[in-house]
Amino acid sequence: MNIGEASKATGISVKMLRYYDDIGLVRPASRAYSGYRVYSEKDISMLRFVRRARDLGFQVKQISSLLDLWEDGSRASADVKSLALNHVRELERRRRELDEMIGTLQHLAHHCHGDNRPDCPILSGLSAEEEEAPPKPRRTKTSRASFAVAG
Amino acid sequence: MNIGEASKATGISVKMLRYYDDIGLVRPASRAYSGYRVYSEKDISMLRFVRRARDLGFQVKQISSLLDLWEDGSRASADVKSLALNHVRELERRRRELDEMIGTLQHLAHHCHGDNRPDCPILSGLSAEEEEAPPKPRRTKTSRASFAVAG
DNA sequence: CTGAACCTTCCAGCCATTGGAGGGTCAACA
DNA sequence: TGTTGACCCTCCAATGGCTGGAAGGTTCAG
Repeated sequence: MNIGEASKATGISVKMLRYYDDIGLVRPASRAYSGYRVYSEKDISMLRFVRRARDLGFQVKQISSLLDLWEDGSRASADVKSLALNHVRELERRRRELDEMIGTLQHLAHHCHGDNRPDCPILSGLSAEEEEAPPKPRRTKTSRASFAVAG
Repeated sequence: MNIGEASKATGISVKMLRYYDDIGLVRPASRAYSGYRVYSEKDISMLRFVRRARDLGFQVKQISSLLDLWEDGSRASADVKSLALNHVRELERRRRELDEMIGTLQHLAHHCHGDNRPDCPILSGLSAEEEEAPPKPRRTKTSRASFAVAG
């Protein structure tokens, strides 16, 4: 199976398949004489596994662990379950943050007239100062746990 | 105001402030003779604005637009409102995806015994094939709209 | 004067991808 | 047999939003 067919079979782009090969996540079973990657049926299964896990928001490192568990005949299902449940908790945390964002933005937008008068409170809302940080000793390292959401 | 003080005043790390300067998002009002960045009160306001907008999941490009609107006295509040509402829709889309992920993972984990028997359905669930793509003409470009969630 | 806490620039890396250049391979068709 | 043209290869660079570190200049208290 060439990389293009593997791509169609798994829904993973050709570029991504090569990338997964590079980083060692899923390596094709062999190479043809021409240098073409040759994917086996097992590779395809693994790649489908990878795709679904990515769709579920798993990071490549986590998927790597899952693949190890999958390949390891003596794996304990408890390991897999706890990995999955940890992941559910993380997703739920993200969901809560998302909810807060949506709530704040909707609140702000709701109080914005939306006509052409320049009195939309979104901007003033965004520039408002939040609760002040507690008094710190001087010369403290500034560390803000910023979080980012992929676009 | 030096960069360190600006950092404390805004909750944005020193590194980030320099980065924002580099990319032109918020430039310090001036430089001291020594080359130190000097932030004005207005800069601080803008940076707080930026921070809140980032917390709300806005991307830097979008914040740049918002800052332009903020600085432009003749801004139309309708612009801001539509920007915000577009953003709400995007956040809601992400939340739906997140919900699906959580549901799938919970479903799978729920059917996993969690004892040490290696029959956890999470792995088989993850490797299962989804609905097949409709038959395509040969030699079609493979394009999968993959989405990723930041970790 | 010393030292350490601050500041500077530059360079490199993270993650998961995408894009493109510049070239080799393969199969069908004239 | 030669020519398409779709496929494949590697390598290099960029994305966004940072973070870390090296190598060095500045400021200020003791």
